[in-house]
Order: sequence, then C-alpha cells, then structure tokens
Amino acid sequence: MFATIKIVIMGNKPRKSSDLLQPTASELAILQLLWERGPLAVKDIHEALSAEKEVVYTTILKTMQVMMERGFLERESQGRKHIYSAAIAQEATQGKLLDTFVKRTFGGSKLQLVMKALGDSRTSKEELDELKAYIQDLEGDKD
Amino acid sequence: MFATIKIVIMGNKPRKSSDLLQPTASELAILQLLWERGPLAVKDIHEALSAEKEVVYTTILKTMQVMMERGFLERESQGRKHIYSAAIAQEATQGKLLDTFVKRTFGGSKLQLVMKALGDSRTSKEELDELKAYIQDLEGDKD
DNA sequence: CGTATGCTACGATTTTTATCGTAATAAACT
DNA sequence: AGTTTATTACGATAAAAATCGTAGCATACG
Repeated sequence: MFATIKIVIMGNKPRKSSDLLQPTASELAILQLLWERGPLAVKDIHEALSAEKEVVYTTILKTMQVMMERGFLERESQGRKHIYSAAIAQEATQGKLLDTFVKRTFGGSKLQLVMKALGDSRTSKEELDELKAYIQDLEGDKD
Repeated sequence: MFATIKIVIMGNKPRKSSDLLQPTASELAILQLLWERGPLAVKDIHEALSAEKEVVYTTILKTMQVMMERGFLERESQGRKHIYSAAIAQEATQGKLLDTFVKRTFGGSKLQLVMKALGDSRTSKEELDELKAYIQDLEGDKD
C-alpha cells in the first residue's frame, strides 16, 4: 500500500493591478533634483541631500542603482563616472502620487484637498489671485 | 605597562525634531472610517475594509493595537469588546500629511499642487464654481 | 611602478510597516 | 456542564524601504 501525496507548486501571488510603480519618499527627493537641475552624478545628489540630512554616499548610490532597476532613472557613462537623469516625467509622476494621496487622505475628494491646501492662513492674496486667473483659463477650455 | 582602552557608551540616536508621528496608509484607512462613522469595534472596521481588499481579522486588530500605542486611537470597553475611536483630529492630521506631501512631491509649492489637482480633465464646472465661492470667502477674511 | 583617490558594485543589516497564526478566555448556546 | 463562538493578546514572520560597509578597479599622482 502506498499513500498518495499531493504536491502543489504555487506560483507567485499576482501583483495587484493597481501596481503602478511609484517612487518612495527618498526616491522622490532624488527625482526632484534631477527634474530641477538636469542630469547629475551621484556625487552631486549626495552633496545636495546631505545639506538636509546626514547620509552616507553609498546609501545614495545604492538607492539610485535600485531606481535604475525600477525604471525611474537612466544613465550615461562619462569616463568611469555615471551621469543619471530621470526616466519618468515629473508631471505624470506627480499626477499619480497626487491621486494616491487624495484617495488615502481625503477619501478621494480633490476639492476637499484643494480647500484644505488653500484654507490655511499661509496662503497669500497673491496666490489666490494667481489661482483665480488659472481657474479662468480652465473655464475657458471647458466652453 | 598598560594599554588604555576607551569605552564609549552611546545613547540612542535622538529622533529628528520633525518626527511628528504621522499615520501610515493602513492606519489612515482605519482613521477615515472612525472619523466618518464614529466609534466602532474592530469587527466593523474589518468588515468595511474587507470590501476593498481581503485581509485577515487579526491583522486589523493588531494594527489597531499598535495605533493605540502610538496614540492615534482611544477605546472603551463594552462587555469584553472594545469600542475604538480616533484620538487625533481629522483636520489636524490631514493638514500635517498635506504639508509633508507638498514638500515631498511639489517641492513645497502648494500652489503647484492645487493647480495640478484642478488641471486634470476630471474637474467639473461645478467644482470650479464651488471653489471660486470658497476663494471669495477666503478673500473676505483677509480684508 | 606603487600608492592614494574617486567611483561603482553589491551583499548584508536595520528599520518600518503589514500580515498572520496560535493561545487564552469570556459569553452564548444546547 | 460541555461545546461552540466571539474577541483580545501577542509573538513571529514577511515584505518593503533605507542604510551602510567592504571589495574591486580605474585613474591620477608622486
């Protein structure tokens, strides 16, 4: 007599469809710099970020290597050095992050988010004016 | 002859001053429910969140226990059950999270954030109107 | 040439967050 | 009373993100 043993080989749990790869906080800090200043070496990023918070060079390096793998950065060799640039667009990235944030924090209501943003005392008259003009433009588009 | 050995006992690295304890994404989901619906039992939260995503009961329970420790929740016993409520205000919490988010994602420019939020096609004419009215109010306050 | 310097590669560890399983126990039910 | 059910407590593990150290190599420099 033989016992029957059933062996089930399981595949990896499929990723959620909403797996729109988004950069983490530290990754964003790096992207910000690249978006603002254009292509940079690790050294430049490290120097800039060190101003805010002490962090070891290889930490930044490693993060950027990971970002390459994740498709967030591109690079080009300059001698034995690498010059990195952002591989994802600022606009699109901010848009995705914003959507996620609104959902999480304001139950999906953009209007609430906007009001909250404006409605603290730090908003100046000038900003409000600029915003009004912007809204005018938007309304123009909708006609 | 004796060698001199220096022993340094190090304390914990002090936390950054900007360590304003903020709820994580999963914690926020729980807070949202409590803010909207008032005091609830773990069971209620679990049911509500299960609709979105499958998750085991004790995962929610554990998270809520951690949230107690972190000061995000309060609770009251009702028989052998616990009824939880939010211990932090919605307004203040959203404000903090928003500040962090604007800094991270829009280099600190609230105006940019707001424009980005409005400037996608999903913003309706009605929302814009409501917003304009809101801005009117704000301007009133500033006079 | 040999040593110091500047960078990259990459594994390892730590920290934070999320998830789950098991045990204990009070209450409800039969 | 004995069994099922609802619920908490809590440790353990997994997964994700951040941090760091060491090794390996070119290149610059004396």
